[in-house]
Amino acid sequence: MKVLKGDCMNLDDRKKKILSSVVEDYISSAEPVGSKTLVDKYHLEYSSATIRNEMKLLEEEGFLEQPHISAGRIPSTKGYRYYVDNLMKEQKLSMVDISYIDNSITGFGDTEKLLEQAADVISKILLRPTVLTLKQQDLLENIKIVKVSDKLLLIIILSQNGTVKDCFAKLTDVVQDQIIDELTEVLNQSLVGTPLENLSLVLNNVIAKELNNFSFVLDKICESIKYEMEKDCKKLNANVETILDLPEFSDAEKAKNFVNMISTKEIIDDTIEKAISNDLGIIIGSESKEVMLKDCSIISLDIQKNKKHIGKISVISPKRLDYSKTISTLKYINSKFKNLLLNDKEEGG
Amino acid sequence: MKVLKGDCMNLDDRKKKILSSVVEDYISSAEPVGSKTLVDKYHLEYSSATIRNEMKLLEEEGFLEQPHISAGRIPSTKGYRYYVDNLMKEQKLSMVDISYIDNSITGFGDTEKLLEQAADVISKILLRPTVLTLKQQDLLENIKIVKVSDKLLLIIILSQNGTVKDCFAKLTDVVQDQIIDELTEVLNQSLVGTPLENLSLVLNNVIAKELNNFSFVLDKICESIKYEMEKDCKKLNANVETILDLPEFSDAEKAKNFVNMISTKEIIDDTIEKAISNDLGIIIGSESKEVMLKDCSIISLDIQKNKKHIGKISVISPKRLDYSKTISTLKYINSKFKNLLLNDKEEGG
DNA sequence: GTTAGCACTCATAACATGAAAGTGCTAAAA
DNA sequence: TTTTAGCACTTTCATGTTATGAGTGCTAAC
Repeated sequence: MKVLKGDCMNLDDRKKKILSSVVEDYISSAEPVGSKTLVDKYHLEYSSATIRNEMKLLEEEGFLEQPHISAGRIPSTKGYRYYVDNLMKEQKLSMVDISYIDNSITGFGDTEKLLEQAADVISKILLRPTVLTLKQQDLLENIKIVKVSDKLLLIIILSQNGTVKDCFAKLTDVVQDQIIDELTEVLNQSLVGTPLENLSLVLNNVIAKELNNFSFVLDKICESIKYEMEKDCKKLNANVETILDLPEFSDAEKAKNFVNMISTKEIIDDTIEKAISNDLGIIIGSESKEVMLKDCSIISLDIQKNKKHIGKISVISPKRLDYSKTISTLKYINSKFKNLLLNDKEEGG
Repeated sequence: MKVLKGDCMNLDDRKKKILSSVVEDYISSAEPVGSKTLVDKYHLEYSSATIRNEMKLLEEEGFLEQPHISAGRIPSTKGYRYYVDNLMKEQKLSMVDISYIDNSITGFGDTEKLLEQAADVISKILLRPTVLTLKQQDLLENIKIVKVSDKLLLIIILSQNGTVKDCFAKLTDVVQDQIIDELTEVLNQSLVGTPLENLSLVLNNVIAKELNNFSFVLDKICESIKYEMEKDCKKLNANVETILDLPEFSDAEKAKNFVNMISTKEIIDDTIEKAISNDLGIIIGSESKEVMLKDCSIISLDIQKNKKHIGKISVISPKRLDYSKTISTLKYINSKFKNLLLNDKEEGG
């Protein structure tokens, strides 16, 4: 981004009013905004000629762009940024949205389900796809083994972040209840506090060292856990199809490119990683180094539990999006999570 | 569908060859197939004029259609049906596909996860969206309650079909291990064999009748289970975005309509319900009464466990799809499930 | 400093044109 | 009788042309 002469970030009231109107009109209409539109729709008390002059200056200073010489103006990345930082009024969520969120995010599931629900809800309210990035550094809280039938065990892995994973182990021989109880105890003694991604490694050591006599059960359990842990649970795209409603993607080819792009781990992961500052991160267009994102914005919410961050929910959209509503929605979700996740372990420390 | 004169379903060899070539060429090219193309590409030993005559007859008998007078032919619903029933050669899956399936469907998760994996894998191999319909009539196998911390319980609900659901109950007071054990026993005694959808109803009765003294715990558990059971777990669209690659949806508006359509429960549910006969159901275009599906085909696989059917995986596509590969893939998946699901309870009876 | 007025630019839509693809039909060939 | 070569015909698609309209920048007057 180029830095312009010092005064450029200090717009006078009229310029602010015009910039703000252009941004808001373009956000809702997706059409370049002309001087006449501004006078008619936004009742600015200047003539269209004056506004044209001002818009020309705003363009020279980099806040607005013109798709072609005889078109109206659209906000540039810098324009959006100025709007978000200085002009935008925080929006109250409608009762409809609030009640939809409240009814959808209930807190009965585990943390991962909760985050998935939230990603889905956000996507439905904002009509944009969301990406859920789970923090993988999570420690084992507890392992339970449930005997479903003589040869089938259900293994439940509870993490300190509150995620529950379960998988089956199919045995070749019948196993007695007592063995399972013992095994559970030994496993918990050896494994509690282990990072989940090391679980199968440490398990191997445990088997080798002290649990040789249980190996016919343990091998199967180990195999199951290993598989479950290696599964790629880092990302999830919710409601990609929402983009089909946007005029930006009236061409299916563009829609396809967008979908491919947001499915490319590296692009999104890298960008989101850098996005966060103080719960909420906003990256607009070319502020991201990634060229493929130059026309997109990413608004990311960092979700914390016990002061450790456990995941991020990111809204991915063309630059043209309702920043105000997006931010309000994410903030509301965040406040909800603060309540939902805190209560889990008040007593735990 | 109109029924034509008796002999029409008995095509001579040349007509079969031509029909088959038209279908296969159109499936792979998505362009109307002309007589010259057939001669050049498929080395039919007749001149283009002969083939034109035959195609005209095939059209009169309803097997082919012509988008406009100077275009090539495309298969009609009846043409596809004849192809599927009489002409199509069963395709062997490629090693790549087989190994992808084998590596993706492992059997470590519960039945629901397994079905989700399968729906996803099928969608990725066939490049079409899939819909998973879970049979909701499922009986309780077992409930386990795990104490996560003094005031937080994890409830694990195991169904006879092999699905695991878990949810948390947050208590207002500390609860002792012994109470949980007792409670678990009582709950299992009262609830095993209950249809999952009645669970909260029966739970209410249990509370009312005999478990008044546990109510401070049980109320919370009940609330959690109720929520978990009422959640709509009937359907899931995997990889809707795959349709963006199809020329049928080069117009984003059409893509949007398709996505909306397959998100409409009633349309899909009703159609799929009727689709199955003997594991595999194939509904082509206007064979479905639903007008919105007139250009789509649905290939449905019925998945069984212990001779009860537990869910369906359905491929939804424009009529133009590789029926042979689709059917081979679904059959292979089915054979895999036969193994995976049988072993679960060999001993259960 | 503001605004009316006007010439100018460019996108878009409507229409015309020509080439390409593919047909159906006829008459000759097998 | 069946097959095929040849040709007139139809329609789509891409291209080119033109007219319209939205919106601008600039100038001169207020």
